[in-house]
Amino acid sequence: MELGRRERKKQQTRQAISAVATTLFLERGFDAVTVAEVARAADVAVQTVFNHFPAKEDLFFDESEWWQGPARAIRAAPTDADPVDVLEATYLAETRDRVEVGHLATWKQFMRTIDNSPALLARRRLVAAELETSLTAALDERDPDQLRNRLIAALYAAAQKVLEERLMQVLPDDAGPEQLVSAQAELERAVRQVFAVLRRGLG
Amino acid sequence: MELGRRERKKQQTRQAISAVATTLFLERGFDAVTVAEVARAADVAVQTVFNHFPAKEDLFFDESEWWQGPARAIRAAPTDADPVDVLEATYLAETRDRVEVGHLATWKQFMRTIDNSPALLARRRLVAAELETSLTAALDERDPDQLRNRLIAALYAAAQKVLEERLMQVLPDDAGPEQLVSAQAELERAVRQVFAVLRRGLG
DNA sequence: TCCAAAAGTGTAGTGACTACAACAATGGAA
DNA sequence: TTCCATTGTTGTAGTCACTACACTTTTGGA
Repeated sequence: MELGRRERKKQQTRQAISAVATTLFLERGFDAVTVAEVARAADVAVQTVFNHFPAKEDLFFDESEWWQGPARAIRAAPTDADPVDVLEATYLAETRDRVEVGHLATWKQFMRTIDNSPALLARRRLVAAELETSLTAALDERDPDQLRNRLIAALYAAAQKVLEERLMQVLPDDAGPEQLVSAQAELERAVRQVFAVLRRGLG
Repeated sequence: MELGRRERKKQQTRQAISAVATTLFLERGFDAVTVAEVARAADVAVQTVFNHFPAKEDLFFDESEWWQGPARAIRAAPTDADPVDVLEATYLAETRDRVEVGHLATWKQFMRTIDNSPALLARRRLVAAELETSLTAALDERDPDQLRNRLIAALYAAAQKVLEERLMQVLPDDAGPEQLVSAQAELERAVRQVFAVLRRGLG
C-alpha cells in the first residue's frame, strides 16, 4: 500500500528517533541515557518520543516481532509435522542468520547492552513470556491438549534461553573466520543436543 | 542470637510496614496503591519504607527466599541421586503445603494480585531467573557439565511455571473439601506427567 | 484557497526512587 | 547518672519515566 507524504514523514521521525536512541544506548548503556537526551539528540520534543514509543524499552526493542516467529512457523508447517522438529528447524535458521559475519559484532553489542540493563533484561523476559503465549495458542489450534502444548512452549522458551546464553559464551568478540566456523559447529551441536532432549522427553 | 531493643524495634517497624502494605495490595491491587499511601497507613515517613525495602515490589515479595529451595534441595541430596527426582520431590512437597485448606484462599488471592500487576509479574520472572542461576550453580557443584546443568535448571523453571499456572486453573476459589481432593489428585498427576517429560528427556 | 485531521509541542503533574542533612532514640562508657 | 557515638527515622530537594491535556503546526484533500 502506498503511503502519503504525511505518513512517510511520521515514519521518518520515528525512524530517526529510533536510530539515534539505539546509537546512544549502544554507546553509553541503556540506563545511562535518558529519554530527554534521546529527544534532544533527535531534535524532537520528549512528548514526540512517547507518541511513537509507549516506553523507553521500545526504543531499543524496535521492529521486533521476532517473538511471533515460532507461532508462525507452527501455523505454516504441515499438520502432521512434529512441533519440535518445526521449532528446531526455525531456531537453527534464525541462529545461522545471526551468526553471519556481518551481523555478528553488532549482535553481540546488542546482547551486551541488554545484559547490562535490568530494564532491558526485564523486557526480554516479558517478550519471552509473550512468545510462550502465542506459541501455545498456535499449538492449540492443531491439537488442543492444553497442558502438553503449554509445556512444549515453555520448554521451547527454556531451550532458546539456554542456547542464547551459549551463543554469547561461545562466540568471540572479534570474529575471526576460522574461529567462527568452529564456534558455529559447536553451536549447532548444542542446538541439536538441547532439542534432542525436548524431543525425547515429549516423544 | 539475642536482639537488643533497638534491633527489635527496627524489625517491628519493618514488619508493620510489610503487613500494612500486603493488606492494601491484596485489597486494592499493587499498582493502585502508592508507596506514600503505605507509609501513611503505617504511620512512617516514605523514606523509612525505602530504608527497609529497596523497591516497592519487595513490600509484596517479602520473606521470600523460597527461590533458593531447589538449589538447597540439590545440595542436601545424596550425590548419586537423580537431580530430577530430587527436584520433583521438593516440588511435590511445596505444592502439598500450598494446597492445604487453610492457606489456599490466601494463596490464590496472592496469585491473583500478582497476575493483575505488570510490576509484580516482572518481579516474579526476575526471581525465577535467580532461581535458575542458583540451581545451576548447585548442580555444577556435583557434576560440572555446564550446558546440561543449565538446561536442567531452565527446564525445571519451565516445569514450575507451567504447573503453577495449572494450579491456578484447577483450584476453585472456594475450597470445598471434596473438590479440593480431586483437584489435588489432578494436580499431582500433572506434576508427575511434567516431570516424567523432563526425566525422559534428560535421562 | 480553505478546512479538518493528524503530527508535533509545551506545561503541569504523578509516582518511584535517590542523596543528603538534620533529628531523635538508644546502648554503652565514664 | 551523664555523655557520646551509633543508628533508625525524618524532611527536603531533586531526577527520571511517563500521563493528561491544551495548543500550534503541518498536511491532504475538497
